[in-house]
Amino acid sequence: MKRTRKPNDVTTPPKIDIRGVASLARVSIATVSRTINHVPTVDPVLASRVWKAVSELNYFPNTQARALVSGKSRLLGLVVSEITNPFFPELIQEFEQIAVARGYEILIGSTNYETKTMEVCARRMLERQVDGVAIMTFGIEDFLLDRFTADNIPYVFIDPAPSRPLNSVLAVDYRAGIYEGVQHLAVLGHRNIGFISGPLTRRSAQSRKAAFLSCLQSTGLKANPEWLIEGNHALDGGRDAMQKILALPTWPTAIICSNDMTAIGLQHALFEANLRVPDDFSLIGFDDIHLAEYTIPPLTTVRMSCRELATRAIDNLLSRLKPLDNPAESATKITTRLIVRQTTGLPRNTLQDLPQMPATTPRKR
Amino acid sequence: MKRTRKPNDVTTPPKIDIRGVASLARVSIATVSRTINHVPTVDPVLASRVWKAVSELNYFPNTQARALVSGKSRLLGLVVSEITNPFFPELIQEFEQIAVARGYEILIGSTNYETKTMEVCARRMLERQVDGVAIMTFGIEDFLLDRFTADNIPYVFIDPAPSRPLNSVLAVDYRAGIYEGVQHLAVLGHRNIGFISGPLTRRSAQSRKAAFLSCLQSTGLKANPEWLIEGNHALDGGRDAMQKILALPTWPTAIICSNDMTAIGLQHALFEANLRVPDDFSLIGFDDIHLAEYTIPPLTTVRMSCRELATRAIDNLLSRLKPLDNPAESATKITTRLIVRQTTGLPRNTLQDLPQMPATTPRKR
DNA sequence: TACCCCACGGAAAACGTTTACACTAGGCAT
DNA sequence: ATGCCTAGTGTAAACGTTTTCCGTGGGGTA
Repeated sequence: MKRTRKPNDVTTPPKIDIRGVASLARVSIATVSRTINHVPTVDPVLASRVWKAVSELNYFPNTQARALVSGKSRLLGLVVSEITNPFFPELIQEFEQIAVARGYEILIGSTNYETKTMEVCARRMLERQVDGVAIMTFGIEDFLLDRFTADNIPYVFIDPAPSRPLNSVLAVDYRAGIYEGVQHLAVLGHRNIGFISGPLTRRSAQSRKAAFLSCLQSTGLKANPEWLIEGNHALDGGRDAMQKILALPTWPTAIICSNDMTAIGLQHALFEANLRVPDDFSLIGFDDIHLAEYTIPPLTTVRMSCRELATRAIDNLLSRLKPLDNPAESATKITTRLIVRQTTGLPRNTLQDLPQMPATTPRKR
Repeated sequence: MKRTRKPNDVTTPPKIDIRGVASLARVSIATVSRTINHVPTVDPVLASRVWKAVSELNYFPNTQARALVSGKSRLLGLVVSEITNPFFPELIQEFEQIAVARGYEILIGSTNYETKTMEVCARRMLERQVDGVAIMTFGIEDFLLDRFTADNIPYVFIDPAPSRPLNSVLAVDYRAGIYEGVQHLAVLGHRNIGFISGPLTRRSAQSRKAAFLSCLQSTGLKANPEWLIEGNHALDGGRDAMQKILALPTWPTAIICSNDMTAIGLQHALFEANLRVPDDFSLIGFDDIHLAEYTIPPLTTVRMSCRELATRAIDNLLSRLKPLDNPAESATKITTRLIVRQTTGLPRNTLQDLPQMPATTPRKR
């Protein structure tokens, strides 16, 4: 025998493990394991002795050991672009609540839009043996996905990722919400509408932009390439984009942003330039983060439900974990819809007789 | 023999584990382990064979197994109050970057201010065998801390927690920053200053409030209990607090908030009430989240450095992990300082000749 | 009374690592 | 030539669980 369990060392307190519980309850470790895993065939007398010992010792099972032998970590990965963009914490919160309700915990990865960091995150997910991963960021490399496939770990993309199998992509209906936004502006009399996209290396940014252009067209409006600016989904990108527009010889009267942080950046730039929202510019955001209700003035925006996103992502993952259930392959899209607040109004220099602005939509999630 | 490693099953792909690498590299698993852990005594020839096999198989070690045997998870816990309050994601981001730089990963827990959730978080930290925990929220129960102690897991409180041993508390110098704020307002001519605290069940909220009162006194100003309102560190709490103040017969001319989200809530309430900042009310926040620079108008606030917080917390934890290093027990406090932007100005109905407001402080982190 | 079956508990293998210890060569000094 | 030391590798124990398989005892049936 090379190494032996150290003999009863009176100086160090005894380790609290399954063996300790077993000996205190005067049963075998197998019975302890069965009890705490709620296997129904345990004698109630022994079970109560076990529970007594568990609470007496304040015992928690070791997750590592448990995962090692069972091959299931009960951990779900969530990879997002940037944790400091308030949209993602909201998503994370929903994701966590739903995961916990389903008996899982979550491991968060934030890529900060860097490919390198993305790789580190994916690697971490792999190393920690997550049971599934939801990915809401751009630019994951194929070899990483292959490794997920090799380890039989299901993944789901939130946002289109066309090169992936269908069952691993959760489509968001960008068009519906943006169309409502364009219509809303058109009804108010806007004819010149700009769009601030996210970083165009990102597929979802491209989709939102494409959705905007398509909506514009079906509303019968013309796109002006000068008013299509690439942002970065963050405050500073929004501010910079607005400054670029203000430097242009002709301005749009309304601007749609591909996320709320960008819109808040625009609001700030307009404030700095002494221009007023919605009197000088109408603004529409995207996401409907909590903060959108509190900007000055409150932001009209397209709501995408974090809860729906999280639920669908987790259910997708979980359904693929247990092949017994029929995967059902529902191809429905995540819905989006316009929430009208106060950053949209009549276009500048217009005195047409137009319908009153509807009141602020009450927030209900 | 009860269970045997399944015989070469041609249908399932071979598991990629340390044994696979070992056999491909024609060495023992011990050599593989030593190689990937950079033990210096490995023959370079064998090592290169191992690395070749590793990259060929795209092998990642199993963290669970690794943690199980070594007893170290290389995981640091971080428990925060509420992930949707933007301050915390900023802290999380810093914490993660520093942890990664030190060779650790992080596990995030968000308590949502609920004792029950706090317990679940702590339990999770225990179960996942974190090597240390940083806690920035209120109301952790003693028995949980005892369990950390029993498992020899160091913990550190960010925020005063007087009943804990000194080396496990990172003190924040609330007074310094708030004092600057009060002075700043006093110089502008404000005599009537209100304060919106966090939930007073929280020790840190009490500290900030106590710091404010003490600063008021040393500036020679009187506190009005009607202007001391309890908020919830969130947007709606700020809005509600401001509405309470506006319902009062006499108003303060300036209000200090115990965090930025509260201040943004106040700004919103003032906007709704058609009052102007800083013309009608001066406002000061606390934390200096990224967003503070982008509010309308940009928020004057007390900066607390997330990076400093994170660095100190992690170094504290890590120093206690290796008892060889002298713990050094540095009792310095986390510094805070005022960042003057545009929500502070002369008090209402005042036409004294006072110094110009300084320009916006450029943001540098 | 004899037999069988069922319910339940315990012993022990297995999960994928790290690491203590044993062992083998080879180099060097005597 | 012999002995000793060192460098480097391999074997196997150990980590704390889950889970399989077997044994035992009790109750029901013929």
